[in-house]
Amino acid sequence: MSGGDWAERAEAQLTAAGRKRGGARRSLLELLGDQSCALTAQEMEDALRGRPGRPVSRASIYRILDELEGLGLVQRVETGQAMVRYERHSSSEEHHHHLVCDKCGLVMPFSDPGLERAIRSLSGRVPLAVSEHEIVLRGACRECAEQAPPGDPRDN
Amino acid sequence: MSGGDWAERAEAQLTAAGRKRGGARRSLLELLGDQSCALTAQEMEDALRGRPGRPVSRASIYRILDELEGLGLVQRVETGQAMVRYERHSSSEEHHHHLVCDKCGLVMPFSDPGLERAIRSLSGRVPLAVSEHEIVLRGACRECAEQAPPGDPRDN
DNA sequence: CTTAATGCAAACCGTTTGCATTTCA
DNA sequence: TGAAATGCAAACGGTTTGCATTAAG
Repeated sequence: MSGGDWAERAEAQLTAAGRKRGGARRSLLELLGDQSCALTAQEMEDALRGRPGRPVSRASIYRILDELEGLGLVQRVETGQAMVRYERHSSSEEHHHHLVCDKCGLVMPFSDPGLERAIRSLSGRVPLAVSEHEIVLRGACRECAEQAPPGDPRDN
Repeated sequence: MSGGDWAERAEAQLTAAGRKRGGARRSLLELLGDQSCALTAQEMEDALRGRPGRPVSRASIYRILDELEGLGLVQRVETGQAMVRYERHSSSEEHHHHLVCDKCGLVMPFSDPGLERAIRSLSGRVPLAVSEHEIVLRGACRECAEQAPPGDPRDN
């Protein structure tokens, strides 16, 4: 599913839910559709200010995200940083998780079939009807790892 | 490693780091040592108010947690709820992850060797020097699943 | 005595909300 | 024309910080 497809589907689902088409929302959908990984509300606001579409106020960004989350069109990503991130909800083929660099804050997507398999098998054995899962690996990204090589004190 | 052992080790490590022994901190260490899963600062404050030790102010709780996190003695747990949780950093045998009920907010620990294996193997294949990982499964706990059986609209 | 630890209250800051205005169907 | 969408600014609430006080070594 491409980002454009996602944005279209989102529009359709919103219309089906009886919502009107607002310009702010269209801009945000377009932005979200283009991303390969999660953004913060702040990053969205900044990105929309320097874009063909139109700037969107912070309040609207949060409101729209909340709405989209309720419809299952976006998902929250908790990276352990100050701000919550959001990304479009992926089809299972595109489903990914996140790598977070503790030093510079870089967030990267990754995916692994073995991990998904482990999660699926696990889901049947826990006292919870699992509807989603989130995995975050933390550490040092390539660039930061070079600057502070392993074996460093306080490496932990 | 029992909770008591952990609290002792934590005291020792703090002393080694040149810190003095404060009553608030001792109370909090004792509380954290007793827990089997992550607590919020709020929960800690409440628990300490009704305990043999002594009440501890919110500010001190946050300061102490921050200190302990820096020393690798506790770890943050992001459950996607409003507040961050903290729990003592587990030895690898006790290492666990979390199940979170979206309906009632219940947080439960779980662990799975297969999952850990998948993460370990994965760690060598991503562009990040992985130092830790966090896994959260979300869904409906037994009790909540009964009240709103599967197949419910908006189940997603 | 010197420095860390603690409590209180104020400050912070990401997020949410109230309200007046604009836009869509 | 009526409901939804939007922006602005104020309110919220978990967390952090400044500062005066207390306590450990």
